[in-house]
Amino acid sequence: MVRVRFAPSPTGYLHLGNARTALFNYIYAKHTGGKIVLRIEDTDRERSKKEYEDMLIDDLKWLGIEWDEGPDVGGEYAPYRQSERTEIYKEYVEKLKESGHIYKCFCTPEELEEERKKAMAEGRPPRYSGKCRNLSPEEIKKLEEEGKPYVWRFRVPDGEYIVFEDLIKGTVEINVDEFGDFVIVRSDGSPVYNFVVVVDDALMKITHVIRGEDHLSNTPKQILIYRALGFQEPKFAHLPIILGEDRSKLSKRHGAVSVRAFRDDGYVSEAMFNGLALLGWHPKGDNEVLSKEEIIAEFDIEDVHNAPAVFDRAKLKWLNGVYIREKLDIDDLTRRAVPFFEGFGYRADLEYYKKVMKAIRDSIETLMDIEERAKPFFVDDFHYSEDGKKFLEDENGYKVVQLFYEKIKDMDDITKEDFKKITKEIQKETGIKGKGLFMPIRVALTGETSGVDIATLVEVIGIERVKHRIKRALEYFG
RNA sequence: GCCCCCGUCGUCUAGCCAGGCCUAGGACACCGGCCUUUCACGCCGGCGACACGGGUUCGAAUCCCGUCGGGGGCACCA
Repeated sequence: MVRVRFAPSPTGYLHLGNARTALFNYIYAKHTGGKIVLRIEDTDRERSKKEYEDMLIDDLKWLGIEWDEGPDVGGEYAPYRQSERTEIYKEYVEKLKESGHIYKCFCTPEELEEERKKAMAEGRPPRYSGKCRNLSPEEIKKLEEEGKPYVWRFRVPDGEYIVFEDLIKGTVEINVDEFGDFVIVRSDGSPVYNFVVVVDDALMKITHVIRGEDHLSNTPKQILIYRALGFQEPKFAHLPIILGEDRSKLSKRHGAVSVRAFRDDGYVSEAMFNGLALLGWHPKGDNEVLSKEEIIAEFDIEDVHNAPAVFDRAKLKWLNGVYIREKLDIDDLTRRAVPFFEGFGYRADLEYYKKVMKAIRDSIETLMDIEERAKPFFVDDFHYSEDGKKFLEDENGYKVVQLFYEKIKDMDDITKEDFKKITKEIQKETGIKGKGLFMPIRVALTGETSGVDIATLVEVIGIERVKHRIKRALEYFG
């Protein structure tokens, strides 16, 4: 039984990179019929906040990712918050003490910093020298009596090579001399990340660790801990990281990179899911627009590309447009659009929103575009654009609008067909056609020279508002 | 500085592991055309890449080596 996990730190919004990692874990679990657990890595007390955890969970759910075990749903291997597992960690630290895998190190941060600098200057990897590795019991006793603080370090075997098969990278081989004895327990008694991850993953029976490539160099340290504790090592899969346009790791300075930001910017979750899955993975066929189910069915972790990927905003936007105009059901789409309509101050009932969405869905890429595109359906006292004014300042243009008003002023209802009939009549009577005919009417009704289909607009906003807008234009340009 | 990972159109990628089917396929973006009362949508077309240099081979995007380039990591952060 495959068991994977997603283990974010609640230190901010759900980042695109993390979201992608979560997504691949989820897809892999579903594809293999396995389970996925959500674990909150909140050992960094300074930065971790409960509200961030809630937002993380909210964003994950919005994306369409569900988990079988986690802090909110519980599970066989609870608790799922690292801050609630300190007793467990203590127990395993004891084991390492007993087996002699870790030792006390009294070096001060200043001394270590000094060592690091020196090593770098001499072209050696900046690693701990192993100074306290062989302190005699007497020396240790003395230092402790002096009240000197200490950390516990892992005794890394000299010159050993750690080799593991990464599902994405292939065989990875690292000489442990590169990092030297690393810290397991801080001077305040708290265990360090590399240690708790191993304990948690092992105890939670995680079989596949799928995470970002930035963890690749942590892996040998973790493997050492797995072995020291007698745990079975899981399989590893390191996902290529996501880069910004400048080819550095995607971060806040690349603009909106949180799932929340995209959600707020009018992206729909299905497009996000699809788009994120396409970052480093590609379906067999040419069709890239795939549902969650299709992705799950086709996904294979070994097909993940192994080079870092620059995040393509334009493509995600295009994908979002595809979902808006082709994939989502109109009622569903309308429901999701409501907060946006309201946010723009466009007030109406659901039926009206639906008509508007029907009219504009083909021309928007995000729900944010509703502001511009739906404006004519809601705003009556608009400004006339400079380009637009020309059509009404024109004699023929004004005449067309005048005539149009004559024809509708006694109507108490208007449909698309009525509108077409009327414009046809005007064309016959005046000989004006094409742009010369439609533009003045468009400008009179919307103030702009481009936008939604006028016949549709007229039908949706209704005869009274049409009359009002035409009269207004006639007065304005008369 | 050291270690590790990576290198196909501007971007995401297919092909690479099992060399000929590749005059390298698709998608986004861009450009042009068509459709259309406008803008969009849609449709059609175009532009555009195997980083470089050596091998191996009858034959290399595919295998090997080197160079260059990019990225990640080197914490008492996760």
